[in-house]
Amino acid sequence: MPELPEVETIRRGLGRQLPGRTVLRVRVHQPRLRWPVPRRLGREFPGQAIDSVERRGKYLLLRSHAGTVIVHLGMSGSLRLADPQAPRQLHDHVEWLLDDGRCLRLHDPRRFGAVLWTTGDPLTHRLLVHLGPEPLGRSFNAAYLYQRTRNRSASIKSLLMNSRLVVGVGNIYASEALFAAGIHPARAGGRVAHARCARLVIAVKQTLRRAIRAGGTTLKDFADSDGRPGYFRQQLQVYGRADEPCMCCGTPLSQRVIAQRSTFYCRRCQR
DNA sequence: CCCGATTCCTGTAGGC
DNA sequence: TGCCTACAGGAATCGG
Repeated sequence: MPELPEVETIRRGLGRQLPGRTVLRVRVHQPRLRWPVPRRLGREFPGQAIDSVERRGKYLLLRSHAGTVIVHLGMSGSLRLADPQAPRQLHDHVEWLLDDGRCLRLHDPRRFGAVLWTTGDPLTHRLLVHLGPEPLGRSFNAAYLYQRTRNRSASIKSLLMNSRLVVGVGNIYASEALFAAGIHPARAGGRVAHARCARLVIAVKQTLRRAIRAGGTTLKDFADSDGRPGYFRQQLQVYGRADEPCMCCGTPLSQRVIAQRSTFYCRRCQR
């Protein structure tokens, strides 16, 4: 489900609500997520005040003095602040009871998400240590993208979605950014010239910034930490629009599987 | 190292 | 209505 704009939307919501709150108790109803929820979380996190809510790629970090909770939402995960009295829904797997009488709940039907606990520097955790630059940061620039794509035969789309190259760009925003840059998603990374890398970097940043401003994309069930949907769906140019006219030239948009995922593009505007 | 395919899991939409 | 298949916002892992 969530790509960087959706995770960032949740981070902003939680960042307004959680810092300063103390976790009274962690309840794990289903520990079998992408990886088992560590038992230490329930022993070591309660009693801690949450210092900050940060994001690295699509990972959320709830930092406390004793350690950091690392949350990944996978394909179908969401985090909601709720009244603990409200009945738990099917697939509400983990809940954190807070000292203000509310609770944070992780809902994740497909269980591709993860909840981990680390007492060290979370950025050196094995899942985070090899992550590429943040797409909205300065180090994600034309020179970097050009250098990293040289001699690569994989499609530019798969490289954009490779978190070792750049984090946070998933299946929706890869299609959107490639359309905005006029680059065919199946083009080999090594065949994207420098000027096009520059355009692509700008397109990625602009697409993600606009999506964040709209509160993310709700295709089916994405909601922020207060349960509100995102509105970027109305601004999608190609994703989910197979056979509909290109916003730019009117040609019916194409859909095909690239990098094992449904990909949407305009065969006339993207080369 | 790089690449593409497979895998984890549940819900839902569409065809018959 | 029911049954079956395909597909869905991610990404680690494996075999070549």
